[in-house]
Amino acid sequence: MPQSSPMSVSLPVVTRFAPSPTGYLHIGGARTALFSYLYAKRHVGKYLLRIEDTDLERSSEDAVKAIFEGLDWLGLPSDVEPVFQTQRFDRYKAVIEQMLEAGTAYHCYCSKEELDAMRAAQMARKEKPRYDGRWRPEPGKILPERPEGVRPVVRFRNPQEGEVLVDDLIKGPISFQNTELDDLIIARGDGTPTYNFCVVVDDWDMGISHVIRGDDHVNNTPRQINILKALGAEPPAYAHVPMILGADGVKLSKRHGAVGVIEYRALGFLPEALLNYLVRLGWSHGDQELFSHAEMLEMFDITKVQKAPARFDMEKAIWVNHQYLKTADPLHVAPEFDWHLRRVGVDPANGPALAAVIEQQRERCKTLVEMAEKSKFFFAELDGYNEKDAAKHLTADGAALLDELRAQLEALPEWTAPALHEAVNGFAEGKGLGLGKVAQPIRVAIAGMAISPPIDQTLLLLGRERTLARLAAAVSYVRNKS
RNA sequence: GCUCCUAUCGUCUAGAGGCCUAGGACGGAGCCCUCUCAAGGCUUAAACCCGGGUUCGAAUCCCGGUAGGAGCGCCA
Repeated sequence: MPQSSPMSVSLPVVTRFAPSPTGYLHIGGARTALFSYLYAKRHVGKYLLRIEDTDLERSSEDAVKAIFEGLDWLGLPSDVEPVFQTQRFDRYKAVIEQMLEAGTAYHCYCSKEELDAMRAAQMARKEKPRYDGRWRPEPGKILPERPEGVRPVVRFRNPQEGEVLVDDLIKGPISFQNTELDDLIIARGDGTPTYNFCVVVDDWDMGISHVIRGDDHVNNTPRQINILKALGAEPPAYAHVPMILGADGVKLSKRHGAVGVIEYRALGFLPEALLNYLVRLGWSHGDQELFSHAEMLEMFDITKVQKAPARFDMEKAIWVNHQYLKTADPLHVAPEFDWHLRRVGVDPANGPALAAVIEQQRERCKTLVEMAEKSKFFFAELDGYNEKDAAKHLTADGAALLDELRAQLEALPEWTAPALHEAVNGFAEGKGLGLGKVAQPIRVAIAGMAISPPIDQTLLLLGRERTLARLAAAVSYVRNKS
């Protein structure tokens, strides 16, 4: 039995998503967060959030906000208050003191220049650049003389023998020789702790059972395990998820277009759809493409995540979005649609009920941007006709038809779907014309373009007043033209 | 350079030695349906990186190439 049954996991499962606030929430980060969330929920555990803001230079309040905004939009909130590393400096300091006392860490007085020179020399010799341990205390070893006025860094005393075995949930067993690892800095000259150290202390303190993170961290893992062991802590399980590449197979970056999660909102995605695309990127459950939230929770299995990086395919993401648009409750979609209508400068209150519009448009719109664009005419006056469509359908003949039809519609006792259907179809039949010959001029007249939901539905949604006015306007448009 | 990781249609993937004549999905092509745009239905092209083993049998296991990626900071 794999780890599929929640019951088979004995320890309480606690996962975390730990972004550093140096920018927006990246699409790759979002997927990592999703995997962490699903894994925790799946095993009746907790999913926590930690903000890794120890780099005061690069971290910003805005970035923290942007990350929360992205997570919020996706619906992946933390189970408890997020932890900020900057608020834990006292704790880190205490642990460092403790390690110094225990001899698992030591002071190093090398200057940055000295270190740079060391690295350069090693590179020149085609060696892996690493600290040579010149300040590492050993029994009987005589340390260099302490230079004046240098504030020492603290280094972790990494074991020099043996190997570290990481049994990665995704990648499988990976082993590292301790001889490959050097004594990394855990506290800077100014006393502030560094990343690898903070992660270790936090994961330990937060009781993290499963570290799910980007696979750019695999090489950090043995170091972190060694520190954990030096602290007497039990290392968690690890799952390193491969990154997401752009369509060209190169690491996703700004030049690929949207990389920030929140940009997908602007692109017209539903958060559930983006989540669905993301969960299927690098993971699968047989041939299934669409997963409800409940299904994700039930079926997601971290051990079945692909080992190789995956490319982000916008076409497929849009297809998934369309599937959601087509099947979601229109009332649920309405608020997002409202947001998009406002974005294109339209007042959503000045027209038919949003849910009704959604219901009619969703089959032909893959994104909410498209839907807003194609639905503008329901909420705002036309700002002209599509040139090609007008040339084709708003002809003298067309105008004559529209004029006549307008009179008939005006006389309709009730503005309902069956009545409208009957009116338009009957009109076309009476003229001995195919429905298209009549419907297309109407479309251009009332929607400004030759694209709209079924003509009776369009008329219904647009309403009597607007329909009659636009029909009349189209007729005079044609007559004035000639 | 060193360490670590990876490799199935264009893309996301199924595949745990015989069920593979390699399946599904997106995208592509074609046909049908049709008041527009779509949606839908049907059909179709398209892949196991290369080379050695192991085995009666390998996309699946092993080794070696090759190609890609990640890491090697007083960044995270």
